[in-house]
Amino acid sequence: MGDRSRGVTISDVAAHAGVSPASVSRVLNGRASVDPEIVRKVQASIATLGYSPSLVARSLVHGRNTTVAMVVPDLENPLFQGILKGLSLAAADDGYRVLVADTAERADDEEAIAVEARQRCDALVLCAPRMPEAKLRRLAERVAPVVVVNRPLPDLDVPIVGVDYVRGIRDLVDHLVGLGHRHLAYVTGPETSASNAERLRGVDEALAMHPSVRIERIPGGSRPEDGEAVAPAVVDAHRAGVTAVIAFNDLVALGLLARLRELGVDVPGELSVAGFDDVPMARYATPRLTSMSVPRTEIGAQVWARLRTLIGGGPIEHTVLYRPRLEARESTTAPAAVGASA
Amino acid sequence: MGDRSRGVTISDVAAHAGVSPASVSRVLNGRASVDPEIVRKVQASIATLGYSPSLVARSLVHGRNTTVAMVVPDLENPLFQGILKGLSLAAADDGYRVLVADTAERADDEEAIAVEARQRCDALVLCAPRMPEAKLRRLAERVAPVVVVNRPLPDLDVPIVGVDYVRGIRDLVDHLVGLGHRHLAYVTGPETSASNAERLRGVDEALAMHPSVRIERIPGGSRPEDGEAVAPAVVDAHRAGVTAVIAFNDLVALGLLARLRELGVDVPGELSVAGFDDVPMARYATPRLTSMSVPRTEIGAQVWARLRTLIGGGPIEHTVLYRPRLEARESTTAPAAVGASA
DNA sequence: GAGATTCGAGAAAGCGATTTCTCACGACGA
DNA sequence: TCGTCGTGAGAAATCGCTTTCTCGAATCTC
Repeated sequence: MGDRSRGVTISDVAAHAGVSPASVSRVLNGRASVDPEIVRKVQASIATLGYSPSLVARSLVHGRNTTVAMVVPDLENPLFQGILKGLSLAAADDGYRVLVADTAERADDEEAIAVEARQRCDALVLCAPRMPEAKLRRLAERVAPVVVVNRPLPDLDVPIVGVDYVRGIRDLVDHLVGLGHRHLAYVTGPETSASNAERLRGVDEALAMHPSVRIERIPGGSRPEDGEAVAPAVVDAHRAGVTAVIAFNDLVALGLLARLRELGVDVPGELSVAGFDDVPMARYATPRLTSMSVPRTEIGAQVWARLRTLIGGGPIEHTVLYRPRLEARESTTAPAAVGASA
Repeated sequence: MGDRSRGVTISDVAAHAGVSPASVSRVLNGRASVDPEIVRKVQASIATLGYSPSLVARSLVHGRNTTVAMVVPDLENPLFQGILKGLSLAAADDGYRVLVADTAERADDEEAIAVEARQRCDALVLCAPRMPEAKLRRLAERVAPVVVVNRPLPDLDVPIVGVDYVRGIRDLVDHLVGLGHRHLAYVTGPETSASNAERLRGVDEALAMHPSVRIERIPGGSRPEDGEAVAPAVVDAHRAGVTAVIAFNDLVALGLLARLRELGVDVPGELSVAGFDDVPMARYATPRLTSMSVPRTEIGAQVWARLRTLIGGGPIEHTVLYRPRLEARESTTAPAAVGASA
């Protein structure tokens, strides 16, 4: 590591410059005042020998790495990509790098991977939407300092950054109800997904606020394929009076959109469709997809802010939830015949 | 790092077990045979004290990290995401982790970031599509062991894994010509992009093979916004006789598709559109986008294979180029009026 | 049964930096 | 002029582990 300079050590530099290793270190770190002449000689030697200090040796002394790890279930998910991007850029500003650990959706390995990743770093970011809460709690305590993403963990001493899915779904339902829809459907995400549970709570709250509204639940998933697969069920629901569909996320919505078109369903003419997350592609869909925008990179940056505080020995900062913002686009509109059922 | 066990060191374990640190190390690494009784005691002490060895200290001794870094211009690009995923999964199988360094498209910082990232790791993966070749060559030598992605660097002792864009474009043109198109357009990528240069070579070669075919060049970009922006120019080209458009990549194609629809252009009825890369969303576009499929995660795995060889002191393996595979979908079809111009 | 081997465990030497400790030296005050 | 203080540079300890070295004891051979 850092061995591109093929084993040139600080002692080599010291010898070459005719000073002690300690002086070289001083020159390197500017900790104490050192004779200008020595500075000059050391710098010359460093340049001549092509020396670059071993970060590992430094880490051993300092007890830290300036590296943090992020554990994600799937690197191909746009949400995590955005968070990773935001985190990695923000961390870089403080001289930290981010190590990624993709658990490939294998929930069983998540814990081991997290622990292992933590060993290599100063802190951890945990994205584990499927991990059972009890297990997550134990894990979070074990790998501290850690920031948890998108998992409410009441009364646990862990900073949490997340999305207010409950509120997001409510706002989305409000949008659709405002357009005149009274009979909706929600295509659910993975059963074990915590954020799906949140969304379902949002659905319940929305129902409580709109007594005249009905919301069917259609079992779905989290990927475009799931959206395609659920299309027939959505068509059935549409025949039964549903005029608007909310998909678990944009990926599902986009898959659904593609299949609905092939099934001859006009969106939004016959049926409104909305997604969640506002992935980059949402606005280029046909029709452009209405979605709830989530500040992915901002979340990553916020995660870093908390991580940095923690690493510096600071207090555990308060949970922060981002309220998704409605991006009303073409895929949702007023229903053809208002107030079909209720 | 690994300090979740709050400073429990190997000496603590040794003291607690009443043996020497060396023995603890032996038990931990199973290097030599050691008295079963000692093994038992050590393991008990480890469990009791909650000891976990410092990976940093180990790294210092061994001179390696079991970590590699991947430098990318933009983590939000689906191509790099796929490669990162493939790399990270393949590396994990060998106990390696991947550190990401997003250069945020700042070409000027790329070199410094690469060098810095390299210091932390045993090896580097370089994705630098915009870096001038001379600079890249110097950098590649400096940060070895390294694998370069998607950049042909003839006569340089560096393993390269990439995509045969030249061939890909030729195949794509063949597809369109096979459908009956004679007047095409290529929406170019960023001027400094190496893979754009490759694609342009593909265009030239295709022209050489199809004397009756014309291919316009329309300045574009690499993102969906660029695709949208270029739509009017594409429409103009269409009016001038172009019946099929190849976009630099799928992102551009998807942006273009969205805008064309709004401009009232029927794809593929009036105009065929094809992309490149076959990003996950391509098949869910409207119409489903014809594209050249690139094995993203496979590339990542292949990169790891080469990196591993290099780290192990093995030889520099041969360059490998993946030939993109045509994914013919709905967005390309025979032109309305065959053989308009030539 | 005595000397040659093996074997295994502890002592100690690194790995490559940082940082404390020590000490010589010039400057300063009395 | 003498003692003290501040400075700055080298010596040495340290970070936590691996690995070589060393040596006593057990095993083996003749």
